[in-house]
Amino acid sequence: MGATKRTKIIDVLNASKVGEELTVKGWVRTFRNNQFIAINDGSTINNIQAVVDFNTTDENLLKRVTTGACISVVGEVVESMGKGQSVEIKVKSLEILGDADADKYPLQPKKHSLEFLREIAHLRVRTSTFSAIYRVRHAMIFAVHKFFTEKGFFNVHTPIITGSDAEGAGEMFAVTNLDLNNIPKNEEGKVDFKEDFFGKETNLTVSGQLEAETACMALSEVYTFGPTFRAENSNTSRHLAEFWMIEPEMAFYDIIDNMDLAEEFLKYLVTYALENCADDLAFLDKRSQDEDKQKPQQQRAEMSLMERLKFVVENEFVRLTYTEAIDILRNSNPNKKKKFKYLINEWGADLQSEHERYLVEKHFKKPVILRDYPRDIKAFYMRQNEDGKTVAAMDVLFPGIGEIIGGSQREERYDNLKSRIEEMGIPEKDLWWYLELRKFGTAPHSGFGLGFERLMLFVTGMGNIRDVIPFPRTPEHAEF
RNA sequence: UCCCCUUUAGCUCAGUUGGUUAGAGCGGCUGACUGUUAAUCAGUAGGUCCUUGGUUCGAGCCCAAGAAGGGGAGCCA
Repeated sequence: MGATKRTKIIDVLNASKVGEELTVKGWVRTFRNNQFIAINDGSTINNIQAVVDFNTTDENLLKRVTTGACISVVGEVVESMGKGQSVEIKVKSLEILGDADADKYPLQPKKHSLEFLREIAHLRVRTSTFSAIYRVRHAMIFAVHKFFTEKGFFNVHTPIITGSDAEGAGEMFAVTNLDLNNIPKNEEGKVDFKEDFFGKETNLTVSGQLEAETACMALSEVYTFGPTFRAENSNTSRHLAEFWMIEPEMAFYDIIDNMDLAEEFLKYLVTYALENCADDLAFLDKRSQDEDKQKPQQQRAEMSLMERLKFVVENEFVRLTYTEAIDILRNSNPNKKKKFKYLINEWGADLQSEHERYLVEKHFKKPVILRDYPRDIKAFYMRQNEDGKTVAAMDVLFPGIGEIIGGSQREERYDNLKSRIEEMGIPEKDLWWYLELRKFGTAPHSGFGLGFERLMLFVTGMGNIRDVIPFPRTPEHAEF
């Protein structure tokens, strides 16, 4: 058909000149009045309006211009006579690249429920909401690498299949190529993993941290950004069985340096989104506000999405210790009036999400970083503090999301680490290499984990983690 | 895994105290109109009322079990 190369819609809208002839390809969002085709190619949330002359165009061709169809148009850029757009394309020729049977295509030019769209995850990216989320997701992936690169960190690919059963971050998915209908057994009657592909029991990783620490002991500042798997039977809007996690690990950082980096990192990412995803965020902001209007007054957000994003960038995160938090919670109204499901009575209790939400959403009304948690409720690798009761752990708590980052200063002292491993009954044989890091040239170091989809929840204002990853994996759900 | 809620047309939802032929908007189809903005107007088709069993003269509605979806909790990122 036309002589010109395809022009992306974002470039037509931002950089084309009136009078220019060009080719646009994309998917029909809606076809109005038998002459106005709204085309979207995903390069921007905005559509280009292509205007056909129905008097001179084949009627049978026009009938195939249906919502969802893929088309190619050649035409001239002209100033629009209508109000909704400044330029449009006056069509000279129109070609259907792919029909979409209007009787069967499930998407209509109207609002669909997120639940319905989850059932058609292969098509939902064709909606404004999901294409915006995909674009913001890309921007955040890029910003993560940009941030760490600018700070001199090195990206490390840690293994996805792990032979260590000691990561201690939850239930794991087994990896095997044994014949599950005929499992080899050893003398004790248990599965004989010597027969398995790796000659030992293996799982999908639940964290790249331990391996990242090895790189940290040579490259000083590293980070991982990879898929992570948890076989927990979690059915919440904040959990996935397969998600992406960012785990920086820094030599010579103490817990305070660690918190400084976490705060700087989050602010960098949100700033990047504000500066680079303005159109998509404006749409998502409006979407959230429309959704909020359906809710009763009490459940509505106090701030809009844009206000929340700016708020995080502009305000210092509140920092306090676990012990200080317990004092605040113990004397809080909901605790005194027994409104908490789990009342805070004494030091040592694990904080429930209702407590974290109280601190973040009611008491401080700001992101909060808690540190120095009781050692008994935290992982074996966290550095033991001088008081003998706490470890140098830190959690960054965000409004609406809860824990977005969890991290710690790592225990770098061989004897302390070894005794902690023994106390907690963790199989030491799997951790020999981890312990050797402390034997040979150990160094103080710290790190944290950021759940990428939790960040996405915050940046997009979406309420369910299944809507910020293209193909969510949750219990009973691995379609697509 | 636990608690609560929901399930009626392709989508979003009404459906009275158990009563005869189950409705609306959007979408689809047919036509009209032709500078529209989720176009508009007219007409029209479209139903396993989630499933199974029960109560009843009679069940979309009541009861029981199950399934699916959502919200909250736990676990965590």
